[in-house]
Amino acid sequence: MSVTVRDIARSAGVSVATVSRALRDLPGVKPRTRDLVLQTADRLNYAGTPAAATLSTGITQIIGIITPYIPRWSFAEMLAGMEARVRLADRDLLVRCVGDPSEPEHRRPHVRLRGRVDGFIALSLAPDSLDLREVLSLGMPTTLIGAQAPGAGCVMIDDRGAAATATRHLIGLGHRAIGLIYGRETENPLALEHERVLGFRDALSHSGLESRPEWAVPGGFTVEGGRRAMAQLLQLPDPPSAVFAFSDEMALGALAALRERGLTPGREVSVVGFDGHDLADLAGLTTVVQPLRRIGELAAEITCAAIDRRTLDISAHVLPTTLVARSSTGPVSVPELADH
Amino acid sequence: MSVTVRDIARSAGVSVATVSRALRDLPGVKPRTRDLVLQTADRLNYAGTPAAATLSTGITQIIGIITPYIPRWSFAEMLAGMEARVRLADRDLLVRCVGDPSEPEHRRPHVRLRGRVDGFIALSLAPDSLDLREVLSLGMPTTLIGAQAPGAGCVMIDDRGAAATATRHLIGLGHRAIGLIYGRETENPLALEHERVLGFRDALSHSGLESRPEWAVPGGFTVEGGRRAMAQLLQLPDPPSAVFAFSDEMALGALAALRERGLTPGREVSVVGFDGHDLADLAGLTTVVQPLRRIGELAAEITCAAIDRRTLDISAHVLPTTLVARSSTGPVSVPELADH
DNA sequence: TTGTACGCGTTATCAG
DNA sequence: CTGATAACGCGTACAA
Repeated sequence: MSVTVRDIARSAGVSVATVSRALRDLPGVKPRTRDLVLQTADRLNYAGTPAAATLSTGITQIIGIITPYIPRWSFAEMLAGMEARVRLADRDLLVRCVGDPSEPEHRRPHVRLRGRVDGFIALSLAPDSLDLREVLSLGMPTTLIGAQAPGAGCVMIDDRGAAATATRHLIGLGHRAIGLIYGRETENPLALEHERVLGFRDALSHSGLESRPEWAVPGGFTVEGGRRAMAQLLQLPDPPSAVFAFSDEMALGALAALRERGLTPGREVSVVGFDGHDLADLAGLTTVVQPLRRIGELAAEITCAAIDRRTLDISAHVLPTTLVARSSTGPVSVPELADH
Repeated sequence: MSVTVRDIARSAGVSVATVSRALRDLPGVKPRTRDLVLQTADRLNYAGTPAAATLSTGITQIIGIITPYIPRWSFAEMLAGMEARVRLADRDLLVRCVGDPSEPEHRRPHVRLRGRVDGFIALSLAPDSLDLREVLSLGMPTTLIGAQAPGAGCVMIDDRGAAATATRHLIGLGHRAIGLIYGRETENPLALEHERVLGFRDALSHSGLESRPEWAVPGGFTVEGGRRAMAQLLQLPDPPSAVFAFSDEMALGALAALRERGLTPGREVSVVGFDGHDLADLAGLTTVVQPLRRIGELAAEITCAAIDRRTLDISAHVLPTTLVARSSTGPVSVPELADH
């Protein structure tokens, strides 16, 4: 079997309490004794049993990530930021996907996760979603990315403002018919993305423009979804001359749809995306850049701080975004689309 | 405090042993008793304490993912596959990044992870790397993706063959000067990617072509790294007319570098990538498509099976790849590059 | 500064 | 089919 604190205690001629204290660098241990213990532990190849410590203290040293979207570029970026940050605190990351529409039975992650983690980071969960409510109901330190809830830490961008900026950019180029490619069609449509929709409408109504319902289509946050969404928009009798997509992946898919029809992005139809994808530059995609790594790091930091009871003075952080204009957006050229 | 099996036992008028058996669907419990226990547990809102079960059984229901590259498209795809698969087995995923060059001190993940997980999936670790050796030294069920080791499960593609196919594609188009953009420069260069390098050389030597050392540059598996790598190649006195990149992200970066110099991919310089990125189509990138989701699922499945002692008959799976030719590769046009 | 002894919640063994 | 009880390995009051 594996070597325990008792083995170390016996071998070093001290008590298990002293071993425990020495191992965890607690005060009140004579340096000489500490060294002896550490050396003995090392000699015996002591590994420790996290489950025992957890059972005794209730601390797991694990932070749970809850998200509906794993294979998204923005998620990978944030995950990288989180991982780097929690590693500094000697913690680990547990990744759990929720809200998969293909999963018939709702497994209630909170039941399984309680006792497995010390806290949560929840991404892209709608503020009023069942998943989020269940996570929050656990009463554990939780940080939300892109949403707010009482008692939870929060890392956000100014979604409404950023969306308005993106839309104004299009309006400034002369576009008056502006479409929208949002994310998922859910029982509560646009819930999470509501702020962006508001910003979009802000900009439109400020310029006296209308937002037609048929100009807003879902893209599921995937490239293929964005492609289909754009195709759908182009089939309309009066398609928009510009489109704002809620993720760069969808925007890039939209560009593909344009090219397939021989249309040039930024000429016949302008497209602006959201995220700051590292391929946006290559594709000439105008986009709203958000600091994703930093968002992940910050969320991890806030969560760690909350777990350590060191509540940060600012629990709601709003990080800046930047609109980067590229060739996918340009002045409106012809009043109506080329063919048909 | 939280409700325990003892509470249920007391409330239901049975013993904790019976409660434990009923809760875990073990045989040897009268249906009536089982129902009583389950109802009572439900009524008391019993949650359970994973740490206690782990301490008692040694089972965590967690699988650890070890990788040096989190923010890579291929990793996200595989992770999605793994997550979906382990969820079916009611397990969770612990993600841990290793080999971060920016981290001075090697934290020895095996020390921290033992006792936290029931098994491992290791991605993109060089066969002879310290990280992999340490993971394997734990003697836990482990599945390797893209590498082989005695005693470990294995999911691979035919890297050598796929690389040869990609290279032959270029040769077939008339290219005789073919460059290589590989991943990371490490103490053991090309270790993980060795098979691909071999396939590359196979194809070259089969056609009597040479592989010049200065035509092979690292791109770090990032878009920006690929861009720089291509820029470096273009600065050579005699740059290659075609380039094979070990990831689509690097290949897409390479395309960007070409465009920046007014060169057209597939005309002056051909580029072929690796992965089957969902943006490859948009960019017209010729690439070797590998079934990443499936690789992730399979790795998770093998690991779960190994943990359950149900060793699968085939522990080493080789999945097929497909070369998809697009516009980024074309016949060699001019003997030397346009300008300079 | 160090040691003793108990508790953490569950599972497994063995007797009934 | 069910019940009592001993592990599991560590943390921590409390005592010394």
